[in-house]
Amino acid sequence: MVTKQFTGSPEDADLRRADSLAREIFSDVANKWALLIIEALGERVLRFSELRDEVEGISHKMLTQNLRMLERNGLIERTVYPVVPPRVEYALTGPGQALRVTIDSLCDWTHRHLGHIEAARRRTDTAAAADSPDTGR
Amino acid sequence: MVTKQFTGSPEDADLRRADSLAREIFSDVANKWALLIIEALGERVLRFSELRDEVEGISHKMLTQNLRMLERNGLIERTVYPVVPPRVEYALTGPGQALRVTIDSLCDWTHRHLGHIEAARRRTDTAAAADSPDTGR
DNA sequence: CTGTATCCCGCGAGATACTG
DNA sequence: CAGTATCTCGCGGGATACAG
Repeated sequence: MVTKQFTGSPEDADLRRADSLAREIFSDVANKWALLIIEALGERVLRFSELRDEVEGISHKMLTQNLRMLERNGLIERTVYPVVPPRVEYALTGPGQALRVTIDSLCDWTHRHLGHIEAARRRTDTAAAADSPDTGR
Repeated sequence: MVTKQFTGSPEDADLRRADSLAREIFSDVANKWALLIIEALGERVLRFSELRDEVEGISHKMLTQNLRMLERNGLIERTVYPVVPPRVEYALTGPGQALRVTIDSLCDWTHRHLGHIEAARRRTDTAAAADSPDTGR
């Protein structure tokens, strides 16, 4: 992730700050739930409850938590319609759309390499099984 | 992430299996440490200790744990040189290299949007500060 | 140097209950 | 429906010690 050598010169302060910010953002974004939420919103604008259904296995808490985080970082936009019952919609912002593109490529990668990975797993798993003393009856 | 409608027909069993495998892989790969390790190995082949230095802030335990996981999934290759003291090198495999490309684009995205994100944060952070009763003095 | 095994604490995260 | 607030528990993950 573009590691730099800091020499101690004055303008390095800015670089160091940007670098730590970048790491922070990376930590925020590089997590399963955040990525899956962005991916889901890529299809279309979604309401809270739709997101909960769309993002398989996410809990109420993790969903709100990640939505707040993504909003804070300006990746999604939250729109509240003053009706009853409340209606809240989440949409990707520009940067959010851009991020979505790279997530798409990550998904592509996953599907393209399913076979290779499954094979690799079988290999190492059976090798490991061979090591440990036979537990089969 | 390419969600499908399952109808219950026989060949759906395979699709469902592939889908759950894809989610599993996604969960493995979409985590901070795994991504940072892959990214580090993109530059060049690295030894264990080099990786520990390269991947800022990772603990001994998390490093080995993720290395095992990545090896099991066939994304990295582990080479042991029978010398003393031991020398072990980790390298990206083909799929690992491919993954690295998409991670690069994620890093690019991060750096391209640093400004936007920082601004968004300032906005929501100051807004939040305005809400809570003034704690100053 | 590389790697496994323990111990143990803190926090991630689910479940639940309650407001608007 | 959307969201916040608690409580609680399990386990993620750091520190440490030890082995090859």
